[in-house]
Amino acid sequence: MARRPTIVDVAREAGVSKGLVSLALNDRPGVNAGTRERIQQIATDIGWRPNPAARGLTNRRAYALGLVVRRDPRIIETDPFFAAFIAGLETVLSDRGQVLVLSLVADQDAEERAYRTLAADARVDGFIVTDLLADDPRIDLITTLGVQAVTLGQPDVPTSFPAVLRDYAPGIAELVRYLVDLGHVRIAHVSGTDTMLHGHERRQLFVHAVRGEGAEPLVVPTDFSPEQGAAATTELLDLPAHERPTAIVYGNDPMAIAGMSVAQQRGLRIPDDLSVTGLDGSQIGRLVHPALTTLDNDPAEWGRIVASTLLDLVDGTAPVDRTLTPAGLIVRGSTGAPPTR
Amino acid sequence: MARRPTIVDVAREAGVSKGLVSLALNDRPGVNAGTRERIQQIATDIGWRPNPAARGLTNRRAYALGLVVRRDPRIIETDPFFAAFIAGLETVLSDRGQVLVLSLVADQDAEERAYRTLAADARVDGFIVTDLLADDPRIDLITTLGVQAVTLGQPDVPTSFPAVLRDYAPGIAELVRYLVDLGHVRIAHVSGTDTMLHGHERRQLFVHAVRGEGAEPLVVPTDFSPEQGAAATTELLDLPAHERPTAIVYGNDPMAIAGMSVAQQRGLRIPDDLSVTGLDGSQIGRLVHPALTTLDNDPAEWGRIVASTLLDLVDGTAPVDRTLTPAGLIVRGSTGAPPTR
DNA sequence: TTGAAAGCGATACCAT
DNA sequence: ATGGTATCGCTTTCAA
Repeated sequence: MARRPTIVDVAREAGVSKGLVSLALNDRPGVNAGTRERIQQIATDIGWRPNPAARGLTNRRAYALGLVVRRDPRIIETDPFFAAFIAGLETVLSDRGQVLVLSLVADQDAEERAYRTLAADARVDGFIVTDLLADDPRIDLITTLGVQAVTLGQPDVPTSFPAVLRDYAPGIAELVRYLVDLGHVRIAHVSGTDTMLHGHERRQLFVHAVRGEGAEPLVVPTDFSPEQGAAATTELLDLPAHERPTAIVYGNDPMAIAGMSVAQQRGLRIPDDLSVTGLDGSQIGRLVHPALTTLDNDPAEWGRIVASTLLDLVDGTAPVDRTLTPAGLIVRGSTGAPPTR
Repeated sequence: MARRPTIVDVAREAGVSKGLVSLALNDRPGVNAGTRERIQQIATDIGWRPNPAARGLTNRRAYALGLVVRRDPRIIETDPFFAAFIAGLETVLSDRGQVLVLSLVADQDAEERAYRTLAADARVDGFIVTDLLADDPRIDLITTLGVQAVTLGQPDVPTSFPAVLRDYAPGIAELVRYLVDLGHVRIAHVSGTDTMLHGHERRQLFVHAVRGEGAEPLVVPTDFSPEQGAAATTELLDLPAHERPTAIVYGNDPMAIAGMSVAQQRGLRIPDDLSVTGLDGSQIGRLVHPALTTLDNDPAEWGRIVASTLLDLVDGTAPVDRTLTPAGLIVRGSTGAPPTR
């Protein structure tokens, strides 16, 4: 295995000092245009690539971004968001010579340790912060650690980090209007808890939209796990007939699928006896029967925007929030007119 | 933000040279026991941690493992294996001061590039190779790149890398026997293609087990995607009644769920009209209705064993294959006696 | 057993 | 515009 060419190999070939090679290769001023071109040519010819470890040692840069995800190990697989999100990150990262360091942890202790060691060991230049909580301690923590970050959604604490945002208001309004137009009056929402920011926001949007249509909102909070989604469904279906919702809007698709399953086990036909929707378009939603009405979502787009935002920030650009195309309604088989009684 | 203590800080405190500190901190011979202890004590006191970049520069070690996953971006999210698998990797990695570099790529070109650059840039010390193919080019590629690897399953090409293995024979035999005992005679398998090693193996085990029970195997190959799982189901259900299977064993759980959905859309009740099983126990399998009979699986266990195997190898231990507890049957609601006609 | 110094591959500063 | 050299944090000789 031939030794990889280093900057001194390039310098020797070009007959210049390695300092100059560094300047030329990094497109820094102070190099004669001809010399620069010659050096760059030689570098590509002999297949030189910068060594991130060496570079990082002087630069204090890791050329890597960190993603720490905390999930209950039992339910970790049911989140349909991350795979495509990471694939989206990847496209941008690889283009820019960076890598993704992923840490999947089970509890808050391990989570904090992960953030601390990744930063302290200079393994990442910035963090991608997903699943924001109310009063999220990670914003402060990361600030203390002296690395950059980008958040998915807007934190409710002061932050100097940019956020990538998406407006769910029109999508949720459209979804609710669609249900009301079908004839639904009692519409329930199986939401996340108020400690989870995006769950909180969606819940508020839901209540507002339902009220706006003159219908009756009903909310059952959960932790977003399919198990609690199932339990919430049981609770709703156990209500006396005149309070029982005819449509249930679930905070995410896995909960919707679990909820459908509960309803079907009780002998309810979907959508004839009960309409069901998700709020976060996923592929599995297309596989179940009936296929799930939901809002669209493009995790890969999230990934691309998040990665470029954070990399720009790490490269010294001033932080700027970015906004994705708003969510839109996808009608599939799980929704229909309420039963006429 | 206080500067992190370096090895010279430890040396100064201890009143020794930094070379000696390095020896002491790495548990190398040639240091007086008392001195060593004193140095180590001081190191922990002032919170010293080795800087992986600096260390790697001399060592040619990245203190990181690489996982490159190639998936069609559209179906990437449906694989229930990876999240828990990665969580399993993580527990071992963090214990040993290592990190996981994850690359999710869409096509074979990007895949090869990922392997090459991660190795060439010294970003990882070894690769975790999943989803083995027949004649898998990655074994040779990684060997050429001069880094280590561990495979999930046994490659069909010569390899010097250790493998982590799991015996599916007893589980598949148990599953088939269970179906036969219920009264099924025509049992179909929606399998992976022969280019995918674990699909190939399971298919062979299935055919062998069904024949062994005196029943009739029927196999439809797919690419393991839910889409093709659905198509295969249609194909099977379109067969004339006397050829049509009464039970379908799917190569993985997402295909089984898609298949159930197809059957249910055709008005078939599961398990009364058709029994359905997966082969790779997942959590989503518990959420659908009816819940999916399948073989158990512990992706986190895979992760832990794989990580420790590869780290040992990187640390210089001779490669040894490891074997997991064999698969066992999990009976849930999607299987029952065949319809009496 | 310990210290001193060289080197890993790059960047950055100070001369010229 | 270019060369020389110190430096990043750590490991690894080689002497003493």
